[in-house]
Amino acid sequence: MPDTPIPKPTESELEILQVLWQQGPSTVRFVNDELNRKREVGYTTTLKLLQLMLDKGLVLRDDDARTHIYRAAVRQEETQSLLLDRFVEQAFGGSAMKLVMQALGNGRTSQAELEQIRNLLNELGENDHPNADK
Amino acid sequence: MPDTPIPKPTESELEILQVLWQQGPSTVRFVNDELNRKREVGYTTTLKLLQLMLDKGLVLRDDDARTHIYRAAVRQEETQSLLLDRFVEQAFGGSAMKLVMQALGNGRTSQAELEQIRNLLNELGENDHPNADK
DNA sequence: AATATTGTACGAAAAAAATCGTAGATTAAG
DNA sequence: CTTAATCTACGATTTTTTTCGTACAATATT
Repeated sequence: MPDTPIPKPTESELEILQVLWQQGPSTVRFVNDELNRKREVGYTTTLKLLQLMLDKGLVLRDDDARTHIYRAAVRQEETQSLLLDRFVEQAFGGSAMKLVMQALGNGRTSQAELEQIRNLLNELGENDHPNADK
Repeated sequence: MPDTPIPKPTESELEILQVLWQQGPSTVRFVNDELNRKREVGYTTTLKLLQLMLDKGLVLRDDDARTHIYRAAVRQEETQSLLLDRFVEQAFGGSAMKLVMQALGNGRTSQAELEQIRNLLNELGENDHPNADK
């Protein structure tokens, strides 16, 4: 297996990945505009970031046309999983449960969402597998 | 200064807070030893960090004795909550649910823990019935 | 008492991340 | 055609974070 040495994206890089994941393949201009909806970022800054991300293998690009098109090279779930692990470790001393409790506890999760989680819990519970899967 | 503009702790600072939260008020030496259980860190590095954290208001210290004693100045839950919000925003585009689903989904949470979460969900459900028949 | 150990203060270097400016090429507008 | 607008490349600067070296004071050891 070629393994997955996904380099950990920085915060800024993550912002960009977020755009690419949600909006699909985009031009630098578009990504930059999206970023600027939240905070001011210079065009060349975004460009540079994307270029660095290309080097790191975080994104791919189509440079057939003069205006290049970038797209995420890492899958969202994978990356989130990676970041989540680190975050749980760092901020919650490794306890995913404490994190979840806190995430659910701050009253920002809708009824429908809570329902979904309930369903997931049921699935997990029914399997009743003492041994860890996969 | 009246308010609590808790400055966001960096990763290293978080590591230290983790120690202080878990072990209680400690000397630089102790904190450093704890950190070194995971990775190599120089003594003065830890010292410096703690001093910076003191400036930022992240920790307090008792310097009556020659060997100072540091303790966390920010509460664990508060800080975790702060970090969690940012993390959810950054890595999960604001959806706490997606984060939770992922955290629970990768088979690292025990039955007992799942049970606790179930209980929390029940509480949350009862407090707030937007669509329940009553 | 002399020496070694342990501690703080603090400047500053090193490393990591983010930001920007400018040059030069290509395309669009006038 | 000429000018303006758009785009990439990329060096370089700025900012943030981490790490360390050194000076010097207090305490412990022999």
